[in-house]
Amino acid sequence: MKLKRTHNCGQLRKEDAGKSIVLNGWVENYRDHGGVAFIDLHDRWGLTQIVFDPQVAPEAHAMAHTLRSQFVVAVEGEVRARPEGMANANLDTGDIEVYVKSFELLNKSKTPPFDVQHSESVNAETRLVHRYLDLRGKQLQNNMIFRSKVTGMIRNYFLDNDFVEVETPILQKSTPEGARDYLVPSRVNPGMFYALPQSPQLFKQTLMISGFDRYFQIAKCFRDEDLRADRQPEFTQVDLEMSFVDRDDIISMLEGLFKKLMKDIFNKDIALPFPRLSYDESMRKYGNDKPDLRFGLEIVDCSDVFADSGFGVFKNAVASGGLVRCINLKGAADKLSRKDLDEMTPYIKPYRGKGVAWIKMNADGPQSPIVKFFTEEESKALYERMGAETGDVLIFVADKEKVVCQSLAALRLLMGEKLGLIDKNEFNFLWVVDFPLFEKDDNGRPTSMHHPFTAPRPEDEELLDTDVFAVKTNAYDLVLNGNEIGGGSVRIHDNVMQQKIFSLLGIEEEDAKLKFGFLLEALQYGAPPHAGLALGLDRIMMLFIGTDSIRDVIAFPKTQKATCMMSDAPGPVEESQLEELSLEISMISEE
RNA sequence: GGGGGCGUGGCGAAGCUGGUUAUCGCGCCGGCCUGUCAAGCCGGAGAUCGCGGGUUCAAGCCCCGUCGCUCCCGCCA
Repeated sequence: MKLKRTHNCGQLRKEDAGKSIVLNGWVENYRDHGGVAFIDLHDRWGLTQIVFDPQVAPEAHAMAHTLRSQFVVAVEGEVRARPEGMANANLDTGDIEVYVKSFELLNKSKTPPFDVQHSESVNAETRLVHRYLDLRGKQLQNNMIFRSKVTGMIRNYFLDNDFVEVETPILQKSTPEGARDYLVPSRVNPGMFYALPQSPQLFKQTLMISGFDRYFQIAKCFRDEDLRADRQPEFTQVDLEMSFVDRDDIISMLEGLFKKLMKDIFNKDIALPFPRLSYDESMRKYGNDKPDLRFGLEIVDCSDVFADSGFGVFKNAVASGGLVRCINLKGAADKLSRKDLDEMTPYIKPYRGKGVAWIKMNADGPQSPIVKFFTEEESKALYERMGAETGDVLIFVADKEKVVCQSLAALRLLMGEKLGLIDKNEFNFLWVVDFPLFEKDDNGRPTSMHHPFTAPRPEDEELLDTDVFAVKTNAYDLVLNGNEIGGGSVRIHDNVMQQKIFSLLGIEEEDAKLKFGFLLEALQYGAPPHAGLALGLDRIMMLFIGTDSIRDVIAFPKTQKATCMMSDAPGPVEESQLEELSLEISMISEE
């Protein structure tokens, strides 16, 4: 490199006119007008127009035509204000251009497989194979730079609040509870496996026992489960834990964080405290535990109204222990076509919903396939319950509770979107609290709703012996615009209680010792009361950036089959490596 | 484990009920042009239609299988 960079491509302004400068970057575009020629030179900071003028630098101009897209160059030249009327308002550097004196070709490039700056419509395979090119584009580059900045803000917030950042092991012990582990064999321990952490949970709790009092970590976590648009097998969580605190201390610490982030990133002042909603209320009114409260459309139970209905579907649903619930789409009558209404039924298919009934409250009376089955009292009670008025549309799902909740939750979101009720610029935070300690597994046995280290609410401890499913916890989820972005709880800090919970979960004492022995042991050495939380950093980035794909916020994401198309991981290993690990591969063929 | 979508030159697409040399735009290569900014004009090269089998006189189009990408359900303590 003969030419030494003096400025970057996003930096030069009108005031720099007259300066002699050197820029480095990639050739974005080449426009040859026979006489004068232009290239757009691009780097991380921006884009600057370079002018090749035969009058100014005949030699450089003669060579300009050799430049191609994505060639790497150093350009030496003079900054000049653009001629009258030639400014480009779309560019930060649009008031100036650089007249080349000379340039140095630092590297050539093959013709890129796609336009680096316009890759959004290119198929995912091609983009992922050439991820380094996709990452050269402005969009992904800005995303990663944004992520870096936000991560820095988060780190600083916790450091400022006297937290200690501690790294916990990546090689951990496998615990079959919860998600599936990624297993790691090793040469020095033949036949044994480490597991990659699903979360630093146990280690952060022992750090509390060690007396660190306030811990945080920006931790990579791993789960060998199926992927989704917002789920990757390796992901990052902001993990934290505090001692001598209760639920509200964690909550206000996090509220402080998000208030600051909203201010520093978006210059938005958000009101504290965030609203809180109990798990039960959330399920009842919104059908899930992560409601989007940017809009209303609450779900209302009408089971009692239809207990004896002339409409068999409703009556039977109630009779067989299910529910009939309804949403009043206020004033939607003239916004929803018959087609819109009919499309609701297939929309709830994934949740095993069988159908969506509807009533359009027209001025000349209700229009609906089902009202004819209702008695007059039934209709009256319904309209009163739902506050139904002319212009409204009522939609119903009748089924088992889970189906009703999931279906109406999905429809609520769909309608919120369709009816334009969602303000895309709003950040709506919410705490969901008072989660049950257990939920029923397929066999009706208790399984942890959160994780087995979550403490029951002190006032509910007695229920552990009488009605375990009624026990609530001081667990809390942070919800942003209908996405769970974090969750945590007050932990068990008492060895006896921890053992009791294990036993309720059907984990034998010996088994518990084997899997969590060190925690049970540690709890006996002066464990302070403690509580914590983990934030899903990738999801937060998605919401802040406003993308619906987690791949847009992770530099090197995996495909849905959990492979890396760029590096081709995972892959086979040498026979000798297996030997060293004392391993032999024998594939179990599936039936 | 289940369901849906997609796979046609480097990229994005078209290809009607199967029928001669597979169409268009961008990009690429060459030429022209002193002000463009995802420039313009002229010319050119480039795909056997993801892969394998089958049906048919004939398949990009139909059938079976398979691979890959993607969305959702299950799963994700």
